Amino acid sequence: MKAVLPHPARDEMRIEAVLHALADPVRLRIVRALAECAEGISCGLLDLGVTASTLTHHVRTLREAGVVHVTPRGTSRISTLRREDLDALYPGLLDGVLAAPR
Amino acid sequence: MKAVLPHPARDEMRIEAVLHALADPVRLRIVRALAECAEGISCGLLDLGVTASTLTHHVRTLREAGVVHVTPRGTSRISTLRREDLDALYPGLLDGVLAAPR
DNA sequence: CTCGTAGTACGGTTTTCGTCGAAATACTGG
DNA sequence: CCAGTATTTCGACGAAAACCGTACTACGAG
Repeated sequence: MKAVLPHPARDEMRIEAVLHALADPVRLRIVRALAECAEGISCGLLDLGVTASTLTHHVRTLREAGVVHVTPRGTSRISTLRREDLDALYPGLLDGVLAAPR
Repeated sequence: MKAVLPHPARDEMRIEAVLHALADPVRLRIVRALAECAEGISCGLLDLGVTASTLTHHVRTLREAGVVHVTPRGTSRISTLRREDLDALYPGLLDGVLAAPR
């Protein structure tokens, strides 16, 4: 388990990667959950119907795209939405996605 | 060649499909081109670096997701962005995507 | 009607993705 | 230190996606 995880800087984020990260149902549920929880969440607490290793994969996809920030807290990892970066780069995108009918 | 092509109604569109359609570089270039051309375009005129059959595949992906409307005109097919539907369902999404740095 | 152009359909190959289980790692509490 | 919990890593698998070439269809020009 690496202590600190790599995150793309704002100017390294690519729109294709962000859209791809958001295009998966499981990841979208994570993003929706994070959107309601500014303090962040340990994604393992969400009931997403996938195994822990699959969840790791999804969170990494979101992190590497720049959608979420992940930071270790004790034995777990807290994810937060990178709202400011997303809004700065793609104003309206996140709100539009969150406005989508379930 | 089918005369009329199936398009999803507004309430049949799924955010995951829209995001997936937008997440590909070639398709994103198509969308950007269409965004600057309200009258629509024959996508075959764009120089996208893929073969005609691959282009057909991409345009179909966009159409089936509800991102574009395709209508036959003579021997070619005119694609237009479904801006109103996208803005109604996901307000800000399209503008956010188009605002992304190239 | 015939030819040329635009696009589609089909079939195939290669790559990417989502998923899992098993084994490994990191931290906490006792 | 030890046991337990949270998470990651690795390797595998099947499904989906991107891409191409060839053959085919539709339409317009002449």
